[in-house]
Amino acid sequence: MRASTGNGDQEQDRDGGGRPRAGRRGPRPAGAATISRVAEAAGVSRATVSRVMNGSPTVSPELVARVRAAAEALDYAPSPAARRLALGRTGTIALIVPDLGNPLFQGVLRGLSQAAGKAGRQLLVAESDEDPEEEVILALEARRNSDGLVLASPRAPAERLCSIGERLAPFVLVYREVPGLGAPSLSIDNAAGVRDLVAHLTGLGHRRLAYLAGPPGSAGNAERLAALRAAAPGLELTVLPCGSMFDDGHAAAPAVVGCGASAVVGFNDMVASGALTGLRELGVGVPEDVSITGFDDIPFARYTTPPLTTVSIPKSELGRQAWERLWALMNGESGGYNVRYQPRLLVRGSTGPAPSR
Amino acid sequence: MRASTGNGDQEQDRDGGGRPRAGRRGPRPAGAATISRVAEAAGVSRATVSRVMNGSPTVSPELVARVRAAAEALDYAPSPAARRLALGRTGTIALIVPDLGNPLFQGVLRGLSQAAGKAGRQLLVAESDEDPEEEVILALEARRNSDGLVLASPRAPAERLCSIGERLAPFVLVYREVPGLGAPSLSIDNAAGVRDLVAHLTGLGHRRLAYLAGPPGSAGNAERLAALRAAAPGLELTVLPCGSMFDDGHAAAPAVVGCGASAVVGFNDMVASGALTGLRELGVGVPEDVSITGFDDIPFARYTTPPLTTVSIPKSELGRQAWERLWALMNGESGGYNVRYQPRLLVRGSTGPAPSR
DNA sequence: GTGAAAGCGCTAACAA
DNA sequence: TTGTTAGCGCTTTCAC
Repeated sequence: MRASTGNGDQEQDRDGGGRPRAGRRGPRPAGAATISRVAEAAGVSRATVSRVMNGSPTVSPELVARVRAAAEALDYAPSPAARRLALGRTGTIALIVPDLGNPLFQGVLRGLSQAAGKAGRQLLVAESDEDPEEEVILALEARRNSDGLVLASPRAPAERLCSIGERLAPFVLVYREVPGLGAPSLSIDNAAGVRDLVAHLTGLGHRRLAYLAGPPGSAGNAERLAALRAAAPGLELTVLPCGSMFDDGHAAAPAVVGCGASAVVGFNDMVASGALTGLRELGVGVPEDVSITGFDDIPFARYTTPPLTTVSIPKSELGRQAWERLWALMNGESGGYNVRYQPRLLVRGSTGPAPSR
Repeated sequence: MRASTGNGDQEQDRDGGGRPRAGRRGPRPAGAATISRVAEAAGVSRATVSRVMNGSPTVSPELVARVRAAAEALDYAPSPAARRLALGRTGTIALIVPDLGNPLFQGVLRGLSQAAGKAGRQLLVAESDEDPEEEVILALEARRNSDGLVLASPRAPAERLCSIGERLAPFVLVYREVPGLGAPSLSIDNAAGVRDLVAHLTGLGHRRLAYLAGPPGSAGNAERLAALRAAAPGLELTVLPCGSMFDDGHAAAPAVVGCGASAVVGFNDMVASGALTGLRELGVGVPEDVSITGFDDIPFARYTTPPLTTVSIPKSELGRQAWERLWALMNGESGGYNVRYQPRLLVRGSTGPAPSR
């Protein structure tokens, strides 16, 4: 009893009377041509128009031409909303991150955006402002408006993630690995990075290290710290609470001086740069008096003075790869293996021989 | 021209091989409860369920309770796709930028994301990779999947923008003003920023300036350069082709030395930082031998050595404000006035008295 | 090859 | 207050 849709109604209010309501009153975007109108104009059924618009090969060339012409003339494009509903597919994927200001996530965003864009998919982005529970909520919400998602949630409890894993699928996790979660994860081998850093530092004769710790609860921070402890059995290690931003590192400079370390391992490049600046302001020579290392290799790291020794991680590669995985998942393939990217040590000017003393 | 918006494309798999198409087979997400099921379970009509889910006050408390319970039990949430179609509204806004790696656009992204998020709207993001025509295409496409958009398109020809203005509405333009385009724009008073910079520099005795030019075609670059020419009638100005990235600035260092300027005005903070580093590597003292200024005040500018003198522009404020404007537009209000934010001069260590010579 | 018709899941005008 | 009904615009069997 529904049958032929709004075709039958001969509209009375074409262009004449009421002014076009500015606000989105009715569902009708006013000017948009519909498949019905095109069908009418081309003298074919809606089904045929649909077939033509979707490039079905089973339409006679003649009709294809007629439909194309009509569509062109009416400036017609199929309604994405209607397709979503009919197809049960959105053509969109989503990315959830704690903080869009963080170069780490910016890298993923770029890689993902480019890869998904190339595949003709749109990208929905949301930021939790570092609130793990918010990440969960956003992820759930975003997932309902997309076909799959990429989740960066370094702080959310593993159980919480597992509890919603089903509802999130298909999805891939980045910068983190959660055993038991049914999703592929792309992460960084933080321990390997730290080991490289420590080897470099000890090779230079450093024995007293300070670690500028990242945010408590951050999975990355925990791994880096643990690796540092493990990798440095013969070393004296001071852990300084710090954070993840420039200012945190900057503020930690006095504490660094106070603890007497000859080398500082920053949680990331931002705290390391901040500390570097702070130290120099305090008259401490880098690397003559104190060596400093970062982590991540943000674009800026090359341009500090001296340039920052750090380990490089493939930020946008994570984004690209996340797309590949997601794509596979969306096609019903298995998620493949988890991968841990091995960071690469980048020795630059901020590290040097330990001061002999 | 348009007509077959990407639909035809959507079918040919861009992945080669005859892999299964992404997305669920049937429209049925398998497990999802529908409004009908809830209605049935609660023993009411679908309309009532709809009313309850939308918080209509005209439903008896008793029914509200029954519906709520049923919805809860079935783990029901209304289908966003169906609502889009029925409502003619997406609950989403879109942002188009040339480059997600640029701090300028990252700032807008953050501000917009937060503001829109707070209002319960989702955010679609796309990047044109600096291709102006691509921006136009992405904008058109994104707009069809959203209720409004924010466009950053510093290089697209004004006429091109005007030609699609109607189809983009409601939208707001950032970092640029296009007369005749029917959209509010939020931009930066580049001339004022440059004037402040020049005043600062001439006050320090500089008479020979070099300008590290941004990308040709960039509206911002054109304005800054013009302002520089205008503001410096008595000065000797050398324009050095450069770019917008760290490396561009870095590469320009030798040319800076070659031209004999005592002060360098960078198109933005990135080229300025790059040049700063390059100059110091060349043994040039900053600011003793050469002063350097940037533009934008990216987070990093405070942490160069010496810290960069620059002018600050309200990047995320632009994003927040863009949301406000868009919101007003979407409610049928007028776009309000265009605004030009006045940059604020930030004098830091990279500028000093001109070397007496 | 082409069209008729039955949805996709929800909202809203109109009755009752 | 609540239900009935007619769409929103597209896709997709299923006959012809």
